[in-house]
Amino acid sequence: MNNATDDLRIHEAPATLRALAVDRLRGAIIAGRFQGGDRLVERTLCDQLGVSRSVVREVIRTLEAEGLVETQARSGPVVARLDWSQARQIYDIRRLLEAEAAADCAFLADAAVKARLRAALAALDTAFAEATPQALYAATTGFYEVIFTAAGHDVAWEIVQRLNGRISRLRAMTLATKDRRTSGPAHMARIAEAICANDPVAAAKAVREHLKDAAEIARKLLETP
Amino acid sequence: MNNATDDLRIHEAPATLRALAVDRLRGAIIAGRFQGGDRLVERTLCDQLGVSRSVVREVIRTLEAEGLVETQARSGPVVARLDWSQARQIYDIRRLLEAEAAADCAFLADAAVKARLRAALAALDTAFAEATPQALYAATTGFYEVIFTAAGHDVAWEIVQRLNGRISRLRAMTLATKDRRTSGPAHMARIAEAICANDPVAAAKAVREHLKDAAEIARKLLETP
DNA sequence: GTTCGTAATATGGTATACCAACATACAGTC
DNA sequence: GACTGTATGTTGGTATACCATATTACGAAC
Repeated sequence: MNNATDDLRIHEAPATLRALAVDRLRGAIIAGRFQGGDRLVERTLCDQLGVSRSVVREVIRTLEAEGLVETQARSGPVVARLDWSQARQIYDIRRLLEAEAAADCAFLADAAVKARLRAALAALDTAFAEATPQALYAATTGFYEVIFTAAGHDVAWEIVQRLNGRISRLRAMTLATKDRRTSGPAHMARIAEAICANDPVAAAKAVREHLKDAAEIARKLLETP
Repeated sequence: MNNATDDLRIHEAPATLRALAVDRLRGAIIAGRFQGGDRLVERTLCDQLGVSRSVVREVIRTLEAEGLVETQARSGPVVARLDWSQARQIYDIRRLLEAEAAADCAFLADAAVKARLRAALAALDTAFAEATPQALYAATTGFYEVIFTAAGHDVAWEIVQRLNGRISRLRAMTLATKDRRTSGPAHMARIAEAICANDPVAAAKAVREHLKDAAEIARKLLETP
């Protein structure tokens, strides 16, 4: 009978207003609808999001902890600025964590993981064709989620997700440059290939090359403002 | 005249109630006054902390983002449980980030950094003599803060601080075991020594050994409950 | 013994009120 | 005309009251 109750169980959380509002505001920041340094006036956000001040304040605390929002004393929350020094550090950390995860994933990957990885890669291709910040964010998140969870690196995945939120505002800018549109999926494919071949060394190397490339593009965008 | 205005400038933020409450509650969790799985009832916390519900809710959002609190749907926030799988991952990530930071710090350290490092090490010794969770937390935080900020790894320092909050509940337990009290400061001294000698390789090695040791102690505590 | 209803508790969400801090503009005084 | 003081509006911080809902326990009815 356990099977039957499992099938009937409602898995989706009933999405609190707060969770929806966090997603909405995070999406707006990532999509570039708020610039770094823009003030986030509480009462204005209440109108824009259609929720009360309590919810807005809790949402701001959440995004503050994610590093997307900074609150200056007596002046209120503003969208965090992103400079090259921060972005470089973020790419450095991602390099460490993702290389390790890809290697472990390559070591552990079975047929099911490989199938999920190929599906994520296909979704990534269609997202790159669509070329909207939201679609790209969702697709890359899906791709790495397979790698990190298959490797058993839950905690690292939390961290990388948070870091990703902070730099994926770059993606909106990066979409303007043409080179990324080709090099991105190619690198991802190389990573997936190495994992499907159960080759940890090659997987880690592919990740490092991918991030070196992405960091280089970010540097060009940010270093001379 | 610029000097005079600089001297008069007020640097300390006037500490919002929220910030105080976050520190207080985080401290209580780290000190072991709440066990993993304990429910954090909002209105009870209002009484215990002496603040309003708005503040408590925002505090909970902050600690939730730090990983110290988890909120289950329809049941409210509880203190996060810490199992060996999570702790092992945390030590793995710290090993990556701290080894890199120690190496960079050793590469960059000048006389001022070395002086601050020695001061932090001295503070650490007195904290180990005192042997309270709060003192140890503050002292180890101070020690690593010198290393990370001197290395210019601000972002990694944010992450490590957050991870530290999650595992420093172990320190309260670890204080019971006698071996840690000797091996801890000895390892820290080795790390400081390598940095003061501007030897990146030795610094990274010392960090890895320290964390290997700390993880081993944690494993003994957590693996068989 | 099972089932149903109800009350207590806790939560999510909302609205509102109050206060302090800051900025701006406008007047008043020398 | 320059400085000073005040009025006002906006904003963040805090507190409180209220409602709807979910969970749980308890007790009554069958």
